[in-house]
Amino acid sequence: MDQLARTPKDIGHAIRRARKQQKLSQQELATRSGIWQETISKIENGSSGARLETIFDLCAALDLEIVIAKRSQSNTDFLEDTL
Amino acid sequence: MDQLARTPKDIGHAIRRARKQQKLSQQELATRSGIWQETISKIENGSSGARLETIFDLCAALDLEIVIAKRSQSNTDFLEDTL
DNA sequence: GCACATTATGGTCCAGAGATCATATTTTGT
DNA sequence: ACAAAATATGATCTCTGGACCATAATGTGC
Repeated sequence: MDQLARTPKDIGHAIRRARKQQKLSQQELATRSGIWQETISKIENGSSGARLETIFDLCAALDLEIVIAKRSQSNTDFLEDTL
Repeated sequence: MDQLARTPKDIGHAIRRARKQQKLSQQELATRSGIWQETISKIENGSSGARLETIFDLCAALDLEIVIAKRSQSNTDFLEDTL
């Protein structure tokens, strides 16, 4: 359920996933978050490194949180992208 | 032990914390991560939104990982910055 | 197949991140 | 208090993310 992210692409996937789970269109998310639909599209597709703030905005709008943890407590739940 | 981050400042704190725990200087972290000492200083002090990629680089060098999680499972371990 | 909604692409403009340099300030050991 | 190390500041330059516009491509229901 939690999603490990090592690259911008991973973040994009996590965001898309959450958005779809909440049945929001990019446009709706755009309105909620203040980030443009076009930008969301690019971020979800991992087209290169977004800014932290942008990600925080999107996460806030999607009720996601970002956690920084020490690595290696055997994280196996990685990269089973469903959508 | 895990650190919730809502703002770039939070990320900066988490990074500084981890770096100090590993007894690294900014300069050493800079060498490891490929991010300049000056830039690390700014990020640790939260002087505005870094890029995702930069954070990933720093996290990798510090053995930290970024996890995206659904909010609210009663996260109480927040904001007890020790350093 | 069509209309409509959704998502992606592509261009311009502006602001700011990060490289890189020098230098100032702070911290720390002795 | 001093020297040395560590951190911060600050300036310039380049590059790119994101706002913003239009439009293309794709998906989805009927």
